[in-house]
Amino acid sequence: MPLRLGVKNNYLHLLEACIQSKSLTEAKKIHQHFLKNTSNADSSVLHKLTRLYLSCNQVVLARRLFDEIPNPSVILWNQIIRAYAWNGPFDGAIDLYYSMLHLGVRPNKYTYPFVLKACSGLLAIEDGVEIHTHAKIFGLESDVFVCTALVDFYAKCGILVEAQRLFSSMSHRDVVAWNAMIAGCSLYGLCDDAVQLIMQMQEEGICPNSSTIVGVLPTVGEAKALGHGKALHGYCVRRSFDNGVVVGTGLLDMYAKCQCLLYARKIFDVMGVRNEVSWSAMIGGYVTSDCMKEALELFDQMILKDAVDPTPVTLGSVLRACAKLTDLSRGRKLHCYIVKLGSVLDILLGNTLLSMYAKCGVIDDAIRFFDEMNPKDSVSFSAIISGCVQNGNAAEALSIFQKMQLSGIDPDLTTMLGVLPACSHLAALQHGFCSHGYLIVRGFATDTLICNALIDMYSKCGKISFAREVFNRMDRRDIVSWNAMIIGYGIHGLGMEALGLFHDLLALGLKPDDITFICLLSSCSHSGLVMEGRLWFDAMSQDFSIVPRMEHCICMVDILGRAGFVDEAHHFIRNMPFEPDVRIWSALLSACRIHKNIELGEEVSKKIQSLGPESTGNFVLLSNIYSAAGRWDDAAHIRIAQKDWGLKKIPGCSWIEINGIVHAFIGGDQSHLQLSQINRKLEELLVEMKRLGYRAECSFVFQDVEEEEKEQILLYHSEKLAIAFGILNLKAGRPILVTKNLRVCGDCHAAIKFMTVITKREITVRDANRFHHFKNGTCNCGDFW
DNA sequence: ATAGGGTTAG
Repeated sequence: MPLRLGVKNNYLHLLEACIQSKSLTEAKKIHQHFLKNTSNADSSVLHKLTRLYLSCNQVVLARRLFDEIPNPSVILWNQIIRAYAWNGPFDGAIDLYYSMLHLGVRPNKYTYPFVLKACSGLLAIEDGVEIHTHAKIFGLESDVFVCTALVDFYAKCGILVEAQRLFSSMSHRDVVAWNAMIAGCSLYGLCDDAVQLIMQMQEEGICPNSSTIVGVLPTVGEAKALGHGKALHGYCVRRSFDNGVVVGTGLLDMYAKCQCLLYARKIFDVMGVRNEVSWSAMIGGYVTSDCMKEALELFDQMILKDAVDPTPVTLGSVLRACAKLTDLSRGRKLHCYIVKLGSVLDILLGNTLLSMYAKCGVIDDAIRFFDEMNPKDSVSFSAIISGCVQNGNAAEALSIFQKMQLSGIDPDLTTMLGVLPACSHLAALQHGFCSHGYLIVRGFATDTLICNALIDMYSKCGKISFAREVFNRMDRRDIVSWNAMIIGYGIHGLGMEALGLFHDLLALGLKPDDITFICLLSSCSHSGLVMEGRLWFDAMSQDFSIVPRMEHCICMVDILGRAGFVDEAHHFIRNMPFEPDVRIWSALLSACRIHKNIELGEEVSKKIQSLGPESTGNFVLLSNIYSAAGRWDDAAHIRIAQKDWGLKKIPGCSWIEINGIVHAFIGGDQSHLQLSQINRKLEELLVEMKRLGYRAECSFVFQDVEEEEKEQILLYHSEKLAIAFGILNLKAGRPILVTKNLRVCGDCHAAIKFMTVITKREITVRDANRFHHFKNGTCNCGDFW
């Protein structure tokens, strides 16, 4: 080094040169020399050295030096605050600002933009508002820089009224001020206001720049305001903004969000420069629009061409594609790839992975991954809770929900959209009530999606009138609300109410969708409304241009079959424009059982076996048909055939919620704490029932045992256990609600009627299909189920 | 400029 080190001015010159060239190694060298050769730290050298570290983005080193400087200048304070405001941590900037005040250093107009940027980064509204009052006191509020920073702060924090007030108060508004206001509107979804502001600024002679456009494009996309989007695109072309990668990506994303994937792709293809954001936006656009093939192809291209490295955003989009395709093996490969890349497994990507596992049906892997996630947030909990419900484990979902409450993470709206279906599944009314209360407290109870889930919850928990109350009080219903309410009436056997609601829907000029008709037809079938079913099935395609799907046909076969038009149902199946599947044959088989049509039952059963009988339900149906006809050998053969198929019988399980605790019973289960009381109660009931004329339906028992033993087996069916438990634990006269995973057994159906007479209680059983409301010795299903 | 969890259907 040619300079005579140790001389202060030489250091200063050298440092200034380094600041220009941003050379960190030089900086460190000089710093070392300086430490060695000077005993007393000179403030101006320390100032320059700090600035040098800042210019090299060495915030930690700069801070260490800064803290040694006895009286740093305002400029240096501003620079170090600026460094924290740009690179974080944001609270570092705010802390520095406060210590500056504390030391009696007066902030200037350059201080405020930096510290306010930190406040908006943290959404630290209270700090920002206080800092605003300081700026006022120092007479800086009317400064263009400061005021623009304040507008930006309030806009980013969503306090648009205050942003607007300050913005209006400004005498000179440059393009930056306008952009702050516009970006604020954009951030909070006020697309029209943002576009309006762009017009207004031009009227005032301020020309929108590329930041203006970039700031407004996200909200245009979100609002799917394609017209605005095209106008903005035109403006970009005229001003040649569209060559830039940021504007190009913004436009691409806007078109993708407006479902104009061809336009988006066109822009992507002609972009001169593409970065990882452009690729991610394009891939994400495909995934959101259900174009998985294109998304995966583009991702492969990105990897093969080695164009840019995949980011967590890219990987997240591809994982979502795997989830939608339930392509588990690709999902697992990606997981490995992410680990191998050493890519940041941030919480967003972790949640996407978790959800991918849940949606691909490997809930155990999802739970394992969830357990190991650290930290977890409300999204992680929501994902695993709804994952459990989707995979048929509502009890686990509620137990994780309890853990969530203990963990101190507040459930949000989406969490509750997973919790409510869990309550529905379990018919856990107490949990449902609590959830509803929580939703009211949090102000979520008016949300349409939440109300839809509440309607479903109340109707599946047996409280159809509460469901209707929620429906009535909604201020914005969508088609899902109507569908949920219609099927709610349906499963309660209230077919006329379902039809009435459907007519209300039409009278309001709303358009039913394909699911509305499934709900409606299913309601008709539960209530034996054959004529109405036929009418609306035909009207569906003729008047509403909805092509019947298999699901609609299943409902139709159900309607015809239950009502005794078994041959017509068979004819209906043969005339369908597509190949019948197992589910529709099962519906017919069920009709054969009700109407004891053995011949057709056998034929249908053969069809089912040739297709591969997905579930044991069909074997049970056929063997029921045989046993009802006294053909025990044939019934036995069916059970053997079932074993040959390797199908195990799903155990019947019933449960009842008492004081918020769900008690589950499996047929013949002898493990419950109150077992002896339950048994005594059942024996007691049996005596009374027999006195009233009950005879055990022994044809439902397939074991080769004595009649008396059959009676005992039937007595310990899960639904009877749960009811006895309810009688023991609920006050006299209180109604009982029991839920069963399969269809209620015929013997139990008969027995429960007697029980309502003996106990003078209403007993409701929700089975896999519908509600059975037992009262005074009858069931509202009319014995057809 | 890109990103995670979600309601209805036998």
